[in-house]
Parts: sequence; C-alpha cells; structure tokens
Amino acid sequence: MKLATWNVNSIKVRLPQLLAWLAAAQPDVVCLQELKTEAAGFPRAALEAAGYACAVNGQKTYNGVAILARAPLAYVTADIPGFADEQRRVIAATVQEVRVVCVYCPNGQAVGSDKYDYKLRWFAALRDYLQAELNGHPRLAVAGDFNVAPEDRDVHDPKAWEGQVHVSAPERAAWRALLELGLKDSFRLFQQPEKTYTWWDYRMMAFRRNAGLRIDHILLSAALAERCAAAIVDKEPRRQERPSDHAPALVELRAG
DNA sequence: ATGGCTACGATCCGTAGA
Repeated sequence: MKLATWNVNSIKVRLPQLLAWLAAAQPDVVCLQELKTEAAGFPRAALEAAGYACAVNGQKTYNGVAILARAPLAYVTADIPGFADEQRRVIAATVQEVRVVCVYCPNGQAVGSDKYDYKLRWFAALRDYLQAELNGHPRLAVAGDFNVAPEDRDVHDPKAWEGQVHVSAPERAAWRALLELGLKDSFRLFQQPEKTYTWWDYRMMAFRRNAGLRIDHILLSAALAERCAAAIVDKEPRRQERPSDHAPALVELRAG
C-alpha cells in the first residue's frame, strides 16, 4: 500500500495538478489538507472517475481535509471527539485493515499569539485522540501537515528560525509527545537526502533556493513501521506550474 | 530591507498561510 499526504492549498485550484500526480505516483491512499471548500464544492466526481473513493470534512475558505482511497473507506469519522472546534482539521477512515488519520494541524501564526495557544491545546487533544485510536487500531497511520519541523535538520536556516513558530520548544515537545505514544516518523526510518523539506514559501524564490521546512509527516504505529519499505518526499509537483506551496510525502507499506 | 506570493471572499483591500 502506497500512502501519501499532500497539503494542496485549495482543492479547486489544484485539481488538475492532483489528478496528474495521482496518475503519475499511483498512491493507494491520499490524505489531503487545506481544501478551502465545503464538501459540496469538493470535486468528488472527478476523483471517483480517477478511481478514488472520497471521505471529506470540508470548510469554506479555510482548513478542510479529505482521504482518498482506491479501496473502500470504512468507519469514517470527522474531527477530534470531545474537542470543541469550529475548524475542520481531522478526518479518519479504515482502509484495508489500516486506520488512517488525516490531520491539518494549526499554523500557530506567532509564538505567544492566541493562535499559538490554540495550536498547543489542539496538539494536546490530538495526542489524547491518537492514544485512544491506537488502543483500538494497532495498525495506525497519522498523515498530514503538522506545521512543526521536528529537528533543526528539518529547517533550512535553523538560526533564522530559532524560537519561531513551527520550531519553538513547546511545539517540538508536542510533536515528541506523539512519538511517545509509540508512533514513528516514517521519514526517519530510512537514510534520507540532506535538506529534504516539504514546504517552501511562495516568495523570495524559496523553492529554487531550497529554503524550506519539513513539516508534512507520516507517523506510523509499530505494527506499520515494521511493514514500511520506503518513505520519500516527492518534489515534482512543487516544480510544476501554479503549485501548492507543499510537496507530497509518501510511504510504501508491505502487505501485512 | 521584516517584504517579497497565493487563495479567498470580500470588493479593487484585508485575512491567513508558514
């Protein structure tokens, strides 16, 4: 099973790029973030025609997440149970014995801001939710835009970013709390090219300078990490015309 | 030089992203 995550930054704008990428990369499961549309505006017909079932948790203008799969999506749930939130950031589904949780974690805007406080509260709720999911589903994958660069090697210029949102100590502690549940950062299960990132600012020719951050991740439970044969970032869509500012990340899971 | 794009939904600028 090839499982991917991609923050598309508007599903309506990015549909042509998404369809091209699905045809090229042939993923079995895809977690999408920042749809920026309600479910009614989601291009379900085009994706079904491409062979993908869709589970959508949409929102107008902001946020919005979806899971695509070439096999049936079962036990679909939206949001974090018990965490009151207007923002549509989580959807989960079971695909061929694998529990898939798609997350669009808050940006946080600036350390100390209201949005930053919300980000930390949200991560605490996510941790508790994933603990419960793990209890019921030993084969768990959590894929999405985490808006946290876990270590300095995930940051193009650690000095410039020091203490900033996405790398601050409380955010990295929130990230480590997810690992302490027993989840593995799939990317780090393998030798990787240095300076591999998943997001580059649209401005300042950041992509050309590879001035990026690795903030999109696929976490795997122990049972799935054992089955993980590869984990990569696919920069190709970021090179295309009118790209998302994020690149897809993928894992390959051996049959279990 | 603290900006520089891009998307959205409102209008022809403000909010948000990261």
